[in-house]
Order: sequence, then structure tokens, then C-alpha cells
Amino acid sequence: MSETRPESRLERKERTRRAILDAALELCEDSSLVALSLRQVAGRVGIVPTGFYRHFESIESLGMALVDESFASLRAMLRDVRRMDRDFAGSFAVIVDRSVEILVEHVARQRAHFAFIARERTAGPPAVRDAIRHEIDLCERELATDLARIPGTDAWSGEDLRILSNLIVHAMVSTAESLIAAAGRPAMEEQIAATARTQLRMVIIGALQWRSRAGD
Amino acid sequence: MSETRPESRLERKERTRRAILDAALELCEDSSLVALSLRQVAGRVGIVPTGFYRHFESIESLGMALVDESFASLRAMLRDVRRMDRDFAGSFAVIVDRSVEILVEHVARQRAHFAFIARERTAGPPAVRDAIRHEIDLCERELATDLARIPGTDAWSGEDLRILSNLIVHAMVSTAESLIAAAGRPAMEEQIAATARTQLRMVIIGALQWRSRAGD
DNA sequence: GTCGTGGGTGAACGTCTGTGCACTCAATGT
DNA sequence: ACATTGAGTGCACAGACGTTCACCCACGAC
Repeated sequence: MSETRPESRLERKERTRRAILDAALELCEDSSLVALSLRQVAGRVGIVPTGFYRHFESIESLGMALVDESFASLRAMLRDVRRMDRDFAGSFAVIVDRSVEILVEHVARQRAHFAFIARERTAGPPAVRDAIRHEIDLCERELATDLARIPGTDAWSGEDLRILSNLIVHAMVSTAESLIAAAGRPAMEEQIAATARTQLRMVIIGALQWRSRAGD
Repeated sequence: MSETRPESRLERKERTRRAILDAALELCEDSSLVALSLRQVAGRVGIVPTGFYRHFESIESLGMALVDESFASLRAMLRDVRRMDRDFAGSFAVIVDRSVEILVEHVARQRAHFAFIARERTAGPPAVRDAIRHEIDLCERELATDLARIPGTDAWSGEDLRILSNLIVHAMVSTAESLIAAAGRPAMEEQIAATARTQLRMVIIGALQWRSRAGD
């Protein structure tokens, strides 16, 4: 049996805070933050409604915390992609395959976070919506600088890079949404991954040809 | 002054029904169907809450009606694209430019319908979500058969077509979302349209090169 | 050992929610 | 002309909601 040491005050508070975040994430899974009530969350956590205020001043600020948390997951994924990218630099095919693989893994492991981003991006309270849009914007910019670093991309202008990043990010968001909807049906997940791989390849090939055929 | 003829019973009913649909569309504009209350809708329409039941049995079934209505708008857009496509068959560049132009027009004219689809696709009640997914799926299939008809695409397999359609549809959904977010700032709308044009061109170029470079 | 801080309580409030039921009364079918 | 229908009314209810306030009492600082 595990040694249950007394648990400090701060630990106790942090544990409740976590429980609230987890409960909220679960409860709005099939609706939205805007349909989530403070009492539902408190009830699920096992504290009295007013206890909620010890941790957050409103559901909306809870939402902002969930945005931070969810994008921490997303950034962890981007870190994995970048590390891989450094090791395997060279073949697009390898980079694409491995990138999609990493996406699939992370979406499976942090389904709730990715689902939260996908949902609240369009349906959340305005402040949450804006925060998510802003974060995704940053991801696009980061991707653009990453793309600029890989060889064979000299022909792309800054504007081209922005446009290409936007396309790739949104394709990956769509892929993540599909993966979430396919929740746990491995055959379907594999097909979605295969689709994403092909799409990424098509897009990259198109972008590489882009400059030279801009007139057509 | 217009001659106000008596207005039949059915007309009257239809008018209220319309008012309910419009009120619902407006009220959930910055939240979601799942956060919309029957009383809000009734209040906005100017009928007593229980009057709502004469037209819909629940908010969810109202939502299903809004799905129908919104996809009627979307299909009107697809019809325009298809008609243009028949007249200008030939140059991809022209087809792309005109298609994006039509998208921008329709999103501007039926902002509420496109916003509804974008929102409830991920955040609506499960039944609504599924209905929207299904409709979008149909659009992908339709686009695939359209693509198969235009010349120079013989190299694509059925699977390639599916994948390409999926990519294009999701890129257009993203574009529509951006247009909605840019609501009424013409400079931004034009930039979004320009981005969409470039992305479509990149994707098509990539797809055209696809078969021959599948090995890379 | 004493005291203050702060996470959690419990009752109470006013408001909003969905829904049931009995009702009206103008347009309609006969 | 009369009877029927059904969109819209008005009231009432029980439950859920956010927020207030005064209240605990274990932990941690002194």
C-alpha cells in the first residue's frame, strides 16, 4: 500500500483545481463551454457550488485556463515534430509520414484537449474564441519559419510561406477533428492518417511547383 | 402604401415559423445552439414560451430545421459554382478565381447560415453535429465527381479524388470561417480571398503532379 | 502554543429554465 | 350559419441557475 503522507495545503488546492479542470473538460465534451454551468462542475468535483470561486472567478476564466492547458498539449506535439524534423532532415516523405504519426499519437493521448480547441475555437465565449484564434495564428507563424529552414524552399516568398502554413495548419486541424470523431475505431483512424499523409504530400508538391507556374 | 390583404392562416403560421428560425439564428450567433433557450427565442419573436411548441418540439428539432436551411444556402452556392464551371470550362486559374469569388459572395449574403454550420458542426447537439457532418460528406462526394469531369485529371484514382475533395472542402470551410470572423472589414476579406485563391492553385498543381511523383 | 489565512460549507436570494393545462377567438370547412 | 380547428395566451409549477453571506476549522507562520 502506498505511503500516504499528509499532503500540504497547496497540494490540496492544486488537486482540487485539477479536478475542476478535468471535470469541465469532460462535461463540455458533448456541448460547449457556453452551455456549462458552475454547479455542474462543482457537483462533479464533489464540492459545493460556491467553492468554485476559490479557484476561478467564472466559467469563462476557467475556459481561459483550459485554453492554456490545451495549447500546452499542442505545443508538446509541435516540439516532437520539430525534434524529429531535425534528426531526419532531408526527405519530405519521411518528414510527412512521421509528422502525421506524431499528430495521431498526440490526439489519441490528449483527445480532450484537442477536442476542446476544435470546439471552442468556433463556439466558445468570445474571449476564449479569440485566445484560441491567436494561438493558432502563432502556430502558423512558427510553421512558416520552420518551413523556411528546410532546403529546397528558396523560391517561396514570405507571403507564400504564410499562405502555405495556413493551409497546412488548417488541414491538420481538420485531420485532428476527424480523428476525434473517429474516436477509438482504429481502422478509421488509419484511413484518416493515410488521407492526411497524401494531402500533405500533395500540398508540398504543389507548393514546390508553385513559383515556376505562378502564371498559369 | 402596400395593399395588406388578409393573410391566410397558413401564411401566418409560416411567418411565425420564419421569425423563430431567424431569431434562433441571431441569438446563437455568439454562443451555440446548446446554450440557446426556448424562452429567449420566444421572447425575441414576441410570442409566449409555450407558443414555441406549435412549431417545433424542442430546440434540437429547431436546430435540425436550421441545418436544412443552412445547407440549402450552401447548395445554392455549389450550384453557382457548377454553372460557372460549365461556362468557363478550361483554365484552372479562371475556375479557381471565380469559385473563390462565389464563395465570398455567398458567405457575405448568408453569413448567418455559414456561421451556423461552422459552429454547430463541432459544438451543436450530437444529432445536429452528425447531420452537418453527413451533409459535408455529401459535398465532398459531389466535388469528387465534378473534379472527375474536368479534363486533365485522368491520372487520379477514385481514392485520390476523395482525398483531394476532402482537402479542398476543408480548405473552403476554413476560408468561410475566416471570412465570417473578418465580418465586414473589406481589406481583410480581400486578403482572405487572395489566400484562398493561392491555396486552391497550390493544391491543384500538387494534385496534378501527384501521380507522377508518388514515389518521392 | 497561539493566531491568521483560506479552502470548503450551507442556507438563502432572485432569476431563468422547460413544460403542463385550461383557455380564447379568428380563420376555415361544411 | 354553424362547428371545428389550432395558433397564440396566461398561469402555475418545480427545478436549476449564479451569487451573497456568515460560518467553519485544519494548516502554516510566528
